[in-house]
Amino acid sequence: MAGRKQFDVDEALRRAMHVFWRWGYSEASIDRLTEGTGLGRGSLYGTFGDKSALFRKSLQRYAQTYQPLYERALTGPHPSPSAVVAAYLQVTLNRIADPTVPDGCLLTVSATQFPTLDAEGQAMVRAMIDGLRAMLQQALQAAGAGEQEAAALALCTLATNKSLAVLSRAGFSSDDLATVAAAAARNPFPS
Amino acid sequence: MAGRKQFDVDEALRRAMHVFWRWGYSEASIDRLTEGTGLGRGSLYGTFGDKSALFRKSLQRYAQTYQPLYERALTGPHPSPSAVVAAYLQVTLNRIADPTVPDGCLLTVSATQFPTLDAEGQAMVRAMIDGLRAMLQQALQAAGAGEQEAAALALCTLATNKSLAVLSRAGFSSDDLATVAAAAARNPFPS
DNA sequence: AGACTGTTGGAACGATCGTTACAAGATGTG
DNA sequence: CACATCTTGTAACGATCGTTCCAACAGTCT
Repeated sequence: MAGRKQFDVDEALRRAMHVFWRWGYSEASIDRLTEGTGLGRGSLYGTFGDKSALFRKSLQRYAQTYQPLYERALTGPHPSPSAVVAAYLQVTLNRIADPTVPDGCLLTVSATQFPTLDAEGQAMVRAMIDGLRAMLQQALQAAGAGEQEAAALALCTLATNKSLAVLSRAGFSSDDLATVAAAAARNPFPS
Repeated sequence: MAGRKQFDVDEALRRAMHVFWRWGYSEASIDRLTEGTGLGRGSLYGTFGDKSALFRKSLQRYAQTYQPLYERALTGPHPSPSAVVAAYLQVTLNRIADPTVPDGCLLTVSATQFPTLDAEGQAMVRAMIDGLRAMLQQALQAAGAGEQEAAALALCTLATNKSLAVLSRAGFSSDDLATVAAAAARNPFPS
């Protein structure tokens, strides 16, 4: 029955993240979390703390999973700011196309439910979004965009990222999503 | 105490809509709805039916409130597709800037919580989004866009609409939102 | 006035919410 | 083997969930 942990903590966290991702914070009940992770209530609370703490760890896990993908896409020399945008959004499209993860984006779902999150959750969501924005802006400047242009384009690319997540949740086809991403990659700030 | 209805049904529905808008379907509890509308439980159920029915009526009320604004913005002769996009997004920006309504957009919040809605709610959200898309496409063609261009641009404008709602929920400034809208209005499909 | 219709507030239902407590069992250390 | 430590499943907690029921009351009609 017990003694040493009988499950993989990291794998359990990954599954809990999927539950929050799919259902959102408020509809991710403890029952759904126990079912999704395969853990009992005792193990869940003993390992991760309460629901709010588990949510925050899921957010961390989300960042730790996908931030490297964005970073890798953004580094590498890019011929133009448009190429940066395209590379960034391609990571998003790939994630959405992944059938092993829920639709949309945990960060976007959480942002939409902002008023229902506690202060720590709100701060974390906001910080993660700001981090992506800063990362984008830096990459855009490195690709030759002016400071103001980079700032605006980073914001718009982030916005497109969010919109892809929403449309995906609503059941739009991957063709439609690709169309949106392609249009966003056409640099609306000609130099 | 009672006899004839002691409240304005339409005003109550407007307030219920705000509760769903702010909190999302699942966090819009009956207690919050009674508090937000000022009605008792009996009056709520007697007038609007159960929570799912009230949600659908709130969606209808939302469409009935804002669809005319979008229609008015989209009709009027526009010199170019870009002008159509700008006019459409301006309606969204105005709604978001309205301090008397919650942040974001009821439709976007509901779309993000798609998996938590029942079949009727999902269908209605989807139909409303498709309606906006068709309305946009028609206006864009009327403004001189080719059929394919109009379809793609309608989709992208809808996407921008959603992104504005998400960013607004996350607390982005109205300056940032205006930047996103302005960039989207720069027609990414030059003819 | 008296019967009827309809509305209202509040009590109460079973179900589920997040959380805690705890006994039973498995492991590691002497 | 005995003991301490940790994990696990389950029972149970109070609170809140959506919903129903109902008695008390106001208005309308004969």
